[in-house]
Amino acid sequence: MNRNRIFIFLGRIFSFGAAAVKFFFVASEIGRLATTAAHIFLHVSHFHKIHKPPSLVPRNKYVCAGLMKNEAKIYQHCGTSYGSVDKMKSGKKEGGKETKKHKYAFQTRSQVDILDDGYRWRKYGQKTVKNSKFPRSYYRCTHQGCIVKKQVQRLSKDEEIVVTTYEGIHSHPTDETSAENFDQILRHLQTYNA
DNA sequence: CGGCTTTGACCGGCGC
DNA sequence: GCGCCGGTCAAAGCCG
Repeated sequence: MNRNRIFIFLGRIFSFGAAAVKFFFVASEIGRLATTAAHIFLHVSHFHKIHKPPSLVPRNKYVCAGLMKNEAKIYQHCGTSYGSVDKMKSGKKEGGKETKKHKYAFQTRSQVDILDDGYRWRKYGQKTVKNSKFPRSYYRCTHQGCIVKKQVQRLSKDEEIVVTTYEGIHSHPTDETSAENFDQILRHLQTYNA
């Protein structure tokens, strides 16, 4: 098993973009994860503020430090803990016709709500959600013609955990410098051997 | 001034 | 039909 390969594969998740497709391709190449699921959950722990001169670090830039082994996990969606996402899809099934929705959720343990994933996002809404202590934020990719959206919400159950839900596939590459920086984060990750 | 956030209004789906 | 709820719109404001 090529270690670097796994990190690239993890990077793809965050880079998204054409990325979602590449991710599935690489994942199946590795052959250790089921790749057919429309929903993937990623659990990453312990993000700490980067220690570099502020001038070198864009706002909201964080690195992952001190990860315990196997703390980063990739799940095939099972629909148990995230009913809302699952519900949206099942609600669409009419006459067995399944529209494939590119929707993915990431669970991160973080002090900040927004992780830099290499794309630029504009917030277009915020809602209080029933039975949730924290509001849900809605973002759209700012790239012209790109319709990718994401939702960010902190769990009231565990206040340190942020759930980020992506919808759609980017029609453009990432902001390279930003993506590169984010790759540094991923270099600290370990994959979960399912 | 442009790009972004904030925030109340609006709208559609769904259950009763 | 009505009300609730989640998602989106858009005007106003903020900030570099």
